[in-house]
Amino acid sequence: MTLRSNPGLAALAAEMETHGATRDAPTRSVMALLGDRWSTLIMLVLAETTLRHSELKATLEKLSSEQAISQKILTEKLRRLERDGFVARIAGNGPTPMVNYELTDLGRGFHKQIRRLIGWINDNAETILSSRMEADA
Amino acid sequence: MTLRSNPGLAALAAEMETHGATRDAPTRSVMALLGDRWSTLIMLVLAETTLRHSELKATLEKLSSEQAISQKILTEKLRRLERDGFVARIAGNGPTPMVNYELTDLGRGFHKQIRRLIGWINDNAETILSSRMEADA
DNA sequence: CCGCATCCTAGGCGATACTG
DNA sequence: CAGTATCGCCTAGGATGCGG
Repeated sequence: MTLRSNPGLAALAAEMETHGATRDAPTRSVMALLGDRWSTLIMLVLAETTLRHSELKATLEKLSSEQAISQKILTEKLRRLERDGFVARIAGNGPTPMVNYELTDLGRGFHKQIRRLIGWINDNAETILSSRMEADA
Repeated sequence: MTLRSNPGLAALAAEMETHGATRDAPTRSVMALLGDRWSTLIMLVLAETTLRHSELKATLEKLSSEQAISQKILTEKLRRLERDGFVARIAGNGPTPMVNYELTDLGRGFHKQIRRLIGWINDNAETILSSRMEADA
C-alpha cells in the first residue's frame, strides 16, 4: 500500500497537515476545535440560545463542574470560532458594552456534526469503557 | 435558558467534563483524539491496511510533509488507541520482534465517523476559507 | 461589560540514547 | 524491531490587573 497507489489517503493527509493559515485547507484546524478544552462546549451552548459574553461565561461556569473558563480564553475561543464563520459577534452601540454571540448557519451545520459524533461515542461508550477497564486491570 | 430547564445540554456537558479515567464517560477523551497531532492520521492509515510498528512509522513519515513522528509518540498514541479498543496489537512470538497493529471493529466504526466529519469540513471548506480571508483582511 | 497585556504552569510533543 | 527513559521546547490555558 504505497502512497502512489492511494491518492485518497494522501489527499486526506495533506489536508491534515495544514494548520490554519488563511489559505490552508481547514480540515485539521477545524478538527482541532473538537479536541480543545472549550470550543465544543461553547458551540453546544450557543446552539441553544444567543448569549452575551458574560452570560455565556456564566452558563459555561454552571455546566463546568471543575473549573470556570477564564475571560481571556473565552474571548480567544470566540474570536477563533468567529474567524472560521461558526459564530457571529453582534456588538450593541449603546454607551455600555453589549455583545451578543450566536451560531451562524455554518455553525449550526457544524453543531449537527458534533452532536452526531457525540451520539456515536455514547452508543459505543460501553465498549470503550470495558476495553479500558480490561486494559487497566 | 437555565441549566435545570435543559437536561440534555447538562448531560452532554457532564460527559465533556471527564478526562479518561477508567470509569469516566469517554466523550471528551475520545474527541480529544480528533484534535491531537497523530491519532486521526494513524487511524486513517490503519483503516487501509494492517501494519507493523516500523512500517506504520514509515508510512506516516511519507504522508507527513513537515515532520516525522517520534518513536516515543507513536508508541504512546498506539497504546492509547489500544486502551480504548480502537486498535489491536498483535505481537509475534519469534526471536525478532514483530508487532502488527490493526483496527478493531470499533476502530472501523470510529474511522467511519472521522471520514464523515472530514467530508463535512471539505464540503464547507470554501465557506470557512472565505470567512477567514475576510476576517484576516 | 468587554477585552487586552502580563506572567505563570502543565502537558503534548520531539530528539536522543539505551535495553531485550 | 519494538519499547523505555531522559531531557527540553513550545503552546494551550489560567490568574490577575488595567483600559475603554
